[in-house]
Amino acid sequence: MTETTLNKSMDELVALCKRRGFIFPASEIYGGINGFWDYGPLGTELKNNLRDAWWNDMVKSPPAGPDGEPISILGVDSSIIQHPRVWEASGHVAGFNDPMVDDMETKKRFRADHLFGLWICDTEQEALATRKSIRDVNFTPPMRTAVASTSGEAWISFVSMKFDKKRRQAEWNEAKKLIVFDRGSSYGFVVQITEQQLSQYLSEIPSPFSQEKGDLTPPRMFNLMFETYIGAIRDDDAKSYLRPETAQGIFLNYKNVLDTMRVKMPFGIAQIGKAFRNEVTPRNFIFRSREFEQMEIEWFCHPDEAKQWYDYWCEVRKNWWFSVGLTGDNIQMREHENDELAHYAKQGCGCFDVEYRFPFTAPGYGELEGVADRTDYDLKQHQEHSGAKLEYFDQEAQVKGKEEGLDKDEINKRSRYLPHVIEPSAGLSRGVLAVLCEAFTPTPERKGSKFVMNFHPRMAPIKAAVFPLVNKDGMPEAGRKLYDKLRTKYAVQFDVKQSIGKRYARMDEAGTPYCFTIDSDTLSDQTVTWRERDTAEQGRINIEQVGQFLADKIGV
RNA sequence: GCGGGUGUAGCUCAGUGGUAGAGCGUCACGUUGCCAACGUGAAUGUCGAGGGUUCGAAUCCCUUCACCCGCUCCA
Repeated sequence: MTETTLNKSMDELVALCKRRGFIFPASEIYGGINGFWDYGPLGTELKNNLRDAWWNDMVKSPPAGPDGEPISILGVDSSIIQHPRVWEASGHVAGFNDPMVDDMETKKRFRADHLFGLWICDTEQEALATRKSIRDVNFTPPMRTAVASTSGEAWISFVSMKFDKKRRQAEWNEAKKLIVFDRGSSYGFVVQITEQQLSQYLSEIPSPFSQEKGDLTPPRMFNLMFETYIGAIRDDDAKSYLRPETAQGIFLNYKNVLDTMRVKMPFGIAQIGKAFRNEVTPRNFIFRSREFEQMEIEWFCHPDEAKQWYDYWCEVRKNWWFSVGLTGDNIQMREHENDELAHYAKQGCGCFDVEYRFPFTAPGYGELEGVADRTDYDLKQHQEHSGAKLEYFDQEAQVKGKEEGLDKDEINKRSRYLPHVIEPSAGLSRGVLAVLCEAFTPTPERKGSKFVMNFHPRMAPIKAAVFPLVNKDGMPEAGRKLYDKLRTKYAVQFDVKQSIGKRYARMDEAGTPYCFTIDSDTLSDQTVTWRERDTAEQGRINIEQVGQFLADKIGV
């Protein structure tokens, strides 16, 4: 498919979502608000279906563990606003505060810490000596010396962008070659330009893009966390944040759950809820919005078992997405390379993305879920920042160790530890989008509907519709009876108005898997027509069997 | 945050300075005999918003907001 047709189908999907009440722009009557979306009646049902499927399959009835034994996952629902120090401990206050620099001439933007420069010295000896005292590129040199020691050629700057790993590595390798270079009468080496230096020597530093001095803006903060103030007085002491992820709410309650729920390692804590990120550029419908919903499990286990559980969760989570209707080629698993790992995952066994081929990413893929090994990073951080003891004590392991005659250190190592955490973190909002994209099927061959939403029956917002063929001769009454019966168990619609074709077409766009039509035969022989959404096929069954028919077909 | 595009009825769009339009959809009534049927009628417009030019602005100018595309960003 060409790019234009893909974009077009995305536009058509967005239009259908609005037309059929799945998703609306937030605050639409005020002109909309960038990065926020509202779910309409069908969208809410769809999202709830996906959410409930996850909760059921992960918390109420999770799959067996790798050894075939049942596993234990408990749910929590934590507060959106937590103590501000939580986000210092988690690394979000630092990590979500990236100073950015713009080239005013070429309009390029890059992270301030990706700017490198050359440190100039008068003699080779001085260059070598200074370099020796610098342990890494993050060293902050005394700038006055550097500028004073040059003859008008203070900086040559270039950037290396994080998004292009290969290019960054290549540039850095190139930079290393220059580590001590001879430039006529001066010598120098490569150094990372710090934010302070950049601010201080802004007019001296040429832009890596325009190559001209004075084109760079001062570094500016782009804080991705939404700030708010607790209480009526808006000063720094009252500042807090809307959570940028639900995970921390789980770590904060890890000890409470452990102390109250009689669980043993390994076990999981799950949470579904909203998170907020002040994205620079919200884009692609609900794919990147500023308010979104996550479904997260933090799986706590002994450090030695982390790899085994990591593999387990990668497998379980991949399969789960298939079970809600996403199919083969559209799902892709991708292991992160080392230098794109998040700060908490560096020491662990990695991070694995479940990705979906959205129309706007095709032929590439976009992230649906990440399974990450967070090691003991979070618990350690909270232990340090809060002073609370978060170690786990395993009495069984202690007893067993004594029986086996192990030495004290070994027993301690096995029975007293800070657990490692495997985190399957899924986007509910992105899941909804993937389910919508997957279901969206243009049907030019059909006489009726232009589009069919062929949702997995488990996801369908409306499970069935009951239609009297015409609005007379006792058909509405018979239909009404069937409708009243079905609606006690399923989300069902009843419609008597307009032509039967139009009603079928509407249900196709809403993604309703089955319609049941009452006709004149119903009144004499008690049978109704069933009509299947994906094939438009029809058949007849006894009206008494409709409930069972539905149960069999949609598997609920 | 930058550049390009778009914004008129629920949807798709026409309308280049002079009465606000069409198709589809929606609703009502009639009709109906299985795939957006037909007839009659109706409702629905801050022309994205604000300001300016003009006797007069959907139309020209400025500002702004939202959406789409490309950059950029997304620990």
